[in-house]
Amino acid sequence: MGKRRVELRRIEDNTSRQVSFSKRRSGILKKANELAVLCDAEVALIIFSAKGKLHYFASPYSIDEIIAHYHHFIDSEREVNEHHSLQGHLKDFSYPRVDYLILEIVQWCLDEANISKLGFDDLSQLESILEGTLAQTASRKTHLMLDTISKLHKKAMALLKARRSFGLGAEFGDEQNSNEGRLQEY
Amino acid sequence: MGKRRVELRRIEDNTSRQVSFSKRRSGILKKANELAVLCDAEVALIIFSAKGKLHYFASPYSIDEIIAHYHHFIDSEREVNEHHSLQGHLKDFSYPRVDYLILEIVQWCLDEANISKLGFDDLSQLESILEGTLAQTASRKTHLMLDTISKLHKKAMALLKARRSFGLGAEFGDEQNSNEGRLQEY
DNA sequence: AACTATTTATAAGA
DNA sequence: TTCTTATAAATAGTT
Repeated sequence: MGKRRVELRRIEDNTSRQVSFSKRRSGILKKANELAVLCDAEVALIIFSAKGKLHYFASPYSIDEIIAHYHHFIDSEREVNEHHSLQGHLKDFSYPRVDYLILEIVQWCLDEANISKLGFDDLSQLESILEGTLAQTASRKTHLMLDTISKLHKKAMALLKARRSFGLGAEFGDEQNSNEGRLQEY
Repeated sequence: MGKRRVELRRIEDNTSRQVSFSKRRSGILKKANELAVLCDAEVALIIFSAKGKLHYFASPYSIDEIIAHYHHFIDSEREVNEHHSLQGHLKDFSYPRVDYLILEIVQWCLDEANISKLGFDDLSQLESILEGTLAQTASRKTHLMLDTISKLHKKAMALLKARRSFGLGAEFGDEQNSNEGRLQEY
């Protein structure tokens, strides 16, 4: 609704984009209010400008109340819910081989450049996440080792039993050792 | 924008109200998308009709992510306004708009379900990444604190100088001590 | 921040 | 509902 028709894509000129944002922001906030009042609807609108400034509107309840209503509603009919969360997207996108990407993604996220953007509280939160994970990795490694040892033991026992029944107990050491070598690479 | 000018109040006729709701709903959803795309903004819009049916829009992130951003923003704004503790001062040095997605992504990556998919070597590599990051976060936190303390010190010095030049040196101890007391909480 | 020329949205009617 | 149409509103480009 201006002098020219405008294509639906990011306005490249920085100034125009900001001016448009300002005009359209007040436009849509007005629309949101009209919708709520005229049509007796419950409306919450949250806008962050490209620079990260927050603008919002809510009626006839507070944003938090409407968010709560939203969550309640979603929860009670959640089936496809996952598709709208980050978790959902990441899973959809990388389910078949997430494992190979995890390390890369984590490494990227934990890059110094990213860390230096975090404030005190975020750093604290991050620390607690990392500490929790370290505990997990330690326990997981232990688990893997115990698992390996137990499998080896079973294998050894089976082998021993088999060889005994063939009367070949003397050659026992071989296969066990080669397996141990591989397993430890795990 | 219809054949008649419309007053900003609930439309009494039931049918008109529903028809209006339907038209205005699609209108505002379109506007929300235009705002997000044209102006590179982050937009979340939640609408419940009078009958309780949910409609929503979000771009370029999911509703939940934008709500998280909103909460994060609101929280840090609130805390920034509390200039009564060192923590309050530290907020000054935190970026007001943290990359709120980083923490979410890391958290997801480091989820137990993902960790349990990793093998021994990957776990070891992950551990070393995490340990490295923990060292970074610690150093970054120290940096933020030292920075704050140095700023407070300058403030105190300036205050001291100002008071002395007014011949009010006797009252000085007050503010300096109270600041130091708070600093030691950390 | 104002001013238009236009496009867009939409209230009413079919 | 959906379409049509008359008109109000929003807004892109300009000053």
